[in-house]
Amino acid sequence: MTIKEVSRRYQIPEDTLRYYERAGMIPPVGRTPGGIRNYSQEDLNWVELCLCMRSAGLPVVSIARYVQLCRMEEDTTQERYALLLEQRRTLLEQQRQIGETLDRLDKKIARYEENMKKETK
Amino acid sequence: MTIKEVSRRYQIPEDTLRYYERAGMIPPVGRTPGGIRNYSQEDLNWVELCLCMRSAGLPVVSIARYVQLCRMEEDTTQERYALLLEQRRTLLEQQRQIGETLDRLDKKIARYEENMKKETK
DNA sequence: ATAATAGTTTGAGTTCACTTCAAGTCAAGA
DNA sequence: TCTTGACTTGAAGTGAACTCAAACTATTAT
Repeated sequence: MTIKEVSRRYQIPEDTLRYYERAGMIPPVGRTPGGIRNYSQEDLNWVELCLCMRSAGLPVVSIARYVQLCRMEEDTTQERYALLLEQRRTLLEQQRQIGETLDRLDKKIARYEENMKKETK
Repeated sequence: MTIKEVSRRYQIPEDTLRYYERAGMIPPVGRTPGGIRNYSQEDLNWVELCLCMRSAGLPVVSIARYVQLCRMEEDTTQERYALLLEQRRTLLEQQRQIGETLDRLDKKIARYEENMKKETK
């Protein structure tokens, strides 16, 4: 699968796909004899994981560190496990923070709706 | 209340407070005759709102637009209401996205724990 | 064979949200 | 009066995550 097709499938610019690879968030993608990227199913899985993590706001370096650990010869199970737990903690905290802001927003919105009801009375 | 006290209270640099005001995320703060910022309770409320929104990741301009609408002479109730709804939609979507990523992360974590249990057997 | 189209790399540029710096003002204390 | 220190504004610098440009190579249609 060419970079263009991947770009269209996931609605992400080609430049960003190349950038992700350069940044180490995706292991080096397979190439044709001519040196053109040819994404395998496994490459696509990496891309998808990467997009999922990024859309949740996890930093590029933290995703890259995981990928790097996966590509090492030695057994990095412990490190990877610890990294995943840390990423989960980060996301839970972010989710909590957003929840707090939503509460606040909802209260404001409710007040507006109250006032708008009164106006039309 | 001086900028220093506000800074300490909310654990945010003085420079950032001034920046928020300059960016229009906080309406102009009251001043002493000497021209020094003197935060009233209402100013503090704005600061707090602003910190809450930012920590949830809402962009500076979108917060500034709301504040700007609040400061206008005309009745901007409709616009403000619409803006709040839009911000809520944004945050809900972000929360959903984080939830999705957490699911994925949890599955990965579970697999690691499975394997680690087997290892020690 | 050759032109057009699409893909490659490397390095530089852009945007956002701060963050720090530079240069200046002012008020109180030694 | 001089100095210290907190304050001001405007501008420049930083780090993260793209995004674009230039020069080059590969593939495809004619």
